[in-house]
Amino acid sequence: MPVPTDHIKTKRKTAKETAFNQLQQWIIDGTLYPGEKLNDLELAKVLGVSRTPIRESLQLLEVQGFVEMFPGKATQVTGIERDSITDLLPPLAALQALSAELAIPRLTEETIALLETTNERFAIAVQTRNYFSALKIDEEFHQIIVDVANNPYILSMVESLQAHVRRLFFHNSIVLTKESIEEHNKMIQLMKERNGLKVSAIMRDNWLRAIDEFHNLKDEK
Amino acid sequence: MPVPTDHIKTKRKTAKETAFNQLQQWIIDGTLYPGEKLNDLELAKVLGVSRTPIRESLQLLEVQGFVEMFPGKATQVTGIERDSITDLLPPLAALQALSAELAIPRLTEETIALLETTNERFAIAVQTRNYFSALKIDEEFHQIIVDVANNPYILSMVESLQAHVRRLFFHNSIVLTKESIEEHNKMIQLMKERNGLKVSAIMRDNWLRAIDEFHNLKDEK
DNA sequence: AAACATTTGTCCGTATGTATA
DNA sequence: ATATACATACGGACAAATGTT
Repeated sequence: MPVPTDHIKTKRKTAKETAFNQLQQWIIDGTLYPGEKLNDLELAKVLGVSRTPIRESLQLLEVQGFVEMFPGKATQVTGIERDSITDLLPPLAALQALSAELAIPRLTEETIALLETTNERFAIAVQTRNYFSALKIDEEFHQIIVDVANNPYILSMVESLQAHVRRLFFHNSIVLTKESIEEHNKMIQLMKERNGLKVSAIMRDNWLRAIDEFHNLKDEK
Repeated sequence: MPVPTDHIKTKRKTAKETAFNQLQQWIIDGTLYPGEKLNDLELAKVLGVSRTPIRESLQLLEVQGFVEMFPGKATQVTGIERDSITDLLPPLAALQALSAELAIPRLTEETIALLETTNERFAIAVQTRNYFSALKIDEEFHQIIVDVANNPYILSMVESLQAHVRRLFFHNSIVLTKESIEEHNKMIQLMKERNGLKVSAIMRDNWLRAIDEFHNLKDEK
């Protein structure tokens, strides 16, 4: 019996890619905390690679806004201000709203069905209080729409902003609520009706509401 | 008489930065043409540095969408589709419109005066058919608004998208018209009235109009 | 099919500049 | 202020992978 070889054309996994993913993950989940100073030699040892792929990864993370580099001086994880979320969500809301509009004429039956089942999974996660799971499914939901919109510029910007949202979630600056479930359903309904303007408006509100909810949460404390 | 030393705290200029700026400029102005294969050793020789800063620059340019890297295979300048502009302008319009909204409560007399003089310079450039100059002043105009909006996420995304706009201009995919002058004036007036919704709408139209104009231009040929 | 040439990815040493005593 | 220690930026060599003859 022949060894079953991988028939999927698997993209070569470089050390840089591995390092980048790991470092980004660590910054997002808080393993590397805001403001922490990053020593490339140390990181290289931990990840079992040399300093080069580490340096390259850090530079990419800088463009994404996860680290801050002071040439010749130091490299550190970017801080999280109390209201980073106030800066982060408006542009994300605007781009997601635009995506919904652009997606309208490209929607198929299959896509709408996928949105429906995804929102059902989202509902279950929220109701059973699996908030991290809910966050990821919520991302999936919005990702479907962005993918259908089929705009490479939007795609890469949203991807980066979403990563920041995940980070804020881990730092307890994001809360997910039941209201999203119903809003998602409204969006699906409006998409069926091909009502781009309204779906865009609801999409925006869906994201901006999270700002208020965070501020309410703070005030309760 | 003592040698007049530079009192401005000039940020250290790294080889990577220099290389990055030069390469980006070359891609924007067409010196490096769409689809061209990039050999880092060759570029290193031309710029008089080693491969390291070149490679790092290319990776940053990849994130910005100016080059495409195929790990282990090749690196090349991204292509320009006939309708790249159709993908590029909608997200830029959305972010600029958002910027205008966010800027409203932060506007000062000085800022508005600056917008007015900038638009006057823009008008002169357009009327004397100095189109490249007009493009740069137009950028200044919008940059003022983005700066006042004071949102780091928007700032970096707009900066990158603007660079792509410049590139399309060099490849004759962008045209500037007199209509922008009057639209800018309208925006200034609405900002004085603190009318965020309307200024946002006009800002969007101002950018999206360029898509139609490009398509009209094509049809005339 | 195999050896070659080319190009890319990685490693590590060194020099330059920065912070601290 | 000077010297010391240290982190970073860059260079050049080696290794691995690609595609070419």
